[in-house]
Amino acid sequence: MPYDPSAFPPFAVTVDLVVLTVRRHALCALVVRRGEAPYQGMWALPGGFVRADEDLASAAARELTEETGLRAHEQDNRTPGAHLEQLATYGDPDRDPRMRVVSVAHLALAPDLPSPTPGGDARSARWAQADALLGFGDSDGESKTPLAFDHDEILAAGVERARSKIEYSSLATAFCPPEFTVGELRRVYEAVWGVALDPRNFHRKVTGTPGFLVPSGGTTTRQGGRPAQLFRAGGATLLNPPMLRPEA
Amino acid sequence: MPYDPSAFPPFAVTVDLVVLTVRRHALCALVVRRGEAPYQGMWALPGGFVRADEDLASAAARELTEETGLRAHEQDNRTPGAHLEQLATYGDPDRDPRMRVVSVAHLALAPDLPSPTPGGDARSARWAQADALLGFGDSDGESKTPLAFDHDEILAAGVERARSKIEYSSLATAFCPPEFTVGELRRVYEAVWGVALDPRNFHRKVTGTPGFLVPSGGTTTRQGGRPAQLFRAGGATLLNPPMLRPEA
DNA sequence: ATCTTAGTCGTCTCCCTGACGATAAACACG
DNA sequence: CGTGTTTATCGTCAGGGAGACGACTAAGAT
Repeated sequence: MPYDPSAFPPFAVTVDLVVLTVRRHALCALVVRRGEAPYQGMWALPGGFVRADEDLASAAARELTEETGLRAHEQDNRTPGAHLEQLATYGDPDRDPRMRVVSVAHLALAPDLPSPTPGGDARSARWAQADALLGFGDSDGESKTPLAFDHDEILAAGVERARSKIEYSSLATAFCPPEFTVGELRRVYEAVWGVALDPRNFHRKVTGTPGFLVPSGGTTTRQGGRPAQLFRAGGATLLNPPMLRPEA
Repeated sequence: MPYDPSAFPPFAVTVDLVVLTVRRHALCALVVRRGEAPYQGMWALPGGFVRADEDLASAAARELTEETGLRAHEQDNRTPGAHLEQLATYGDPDRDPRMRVVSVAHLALAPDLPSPTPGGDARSARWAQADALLGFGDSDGESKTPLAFDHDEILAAGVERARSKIEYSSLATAFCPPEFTVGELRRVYEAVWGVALDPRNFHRKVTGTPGFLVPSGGTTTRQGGRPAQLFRAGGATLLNPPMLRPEA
């Protein structure tokens, strides 16, 4: 098979973002309203074309900053910003009616943002509860409004990745501000998993896992009740043994 | 941002395959020798261009069949064939000196093939020990011969995915023939992880996990020693609690 | 002063795991 | 034909982690 530049078809390559955060004790995803055809007026995941000289991760980070103002960091949670990782790639021949588009989906996890409507982008964007977008939470499971393209599938994959990954990694701290309490971290787990966790066992587990949390020295009463110790994310990224998600 | 067909650069999209199997108690990967520039004469992962009307998974399955003759099945291990799943996507701007190529890497797990050199492809292909390809196993860690392109990185990601995924899923059965013994399954784990496992505890664990293994009725002595019961892969895909990889 | 809300420390039991002894059933040899 | 070798399979026991839950602490609210 000699090399022939005409032997391969041209593709457009995009990045789509599943940006998740925890707001008001619920897992929320960032969606933007489409201003143009196809799927005009529908909600979609933020995303855009990869530029000619751009890495995939760079394109995802650029889109994230454009949409939310957040900086991405792939590893530590020491600096403020969002965790960003590649999720999966979607390339159905007819996922976009205009042309052949391969989309490299990325997953971003961010702490709750002070601004209710994020970003400097002119398009209308909002946080929507993940359960509502995925068709849960309403009594009739069929009445959900679907997202554009195959974004329902991408969102489901992103939510599932987040749900499973906080089990065996310290990734849940990506949903927290730089300093947080054990209770705040527990509410993150409860929101992402949609379950209630025993505060005492959770406290024992996270404080007993070496490298997960390091005390920052201070305390806070911002949640009411007895003052809680403040922690920062430790260096450990893998939790061994993992946090166990109740089977329910 | 109005729609402008000239606003996005064209990409070539390929699929690359990390095909793993267990041969002679070692984890092996399929590599092919490149017959053309760039990286002519070097070993590389099998792969090829995605066609204009082809799904990514279909392209990966087609390449797998072309290279190994194996059929792919994404779920059950009831029918003979290989497990195939998407791994990750690599799109560095200069990963291919010829042009801008985005490669969607896939991971395939296959039982040991009867033919020593696989496939009907004219290119020379062979199974190579994963450790050797990754630079382990030789006393001098630097003396390894690298693979073409960024295929070292892709192979490492595939091996790591396989190593971690057999912990919490029944995927190790994908390395086994349709009927296998507990000892054969244990040797798969030992080869993939590179550790020795206690036969008694392993037996208790896998036979005690509901849905992991179902007895097929027969027995075999193909491994020598006392006849062993034959099993088939059960319906369970997720192992809860998982198999624990010794920390070593 | 009392109530409410969180946070934190302990205790108890169950189950899983790792370590390892013991037995069973085939084959290979002399 | 016994004996050793190999592999499979069953049992036992101790230690650790997790779930269930009681008890106490320290702040703000009423």
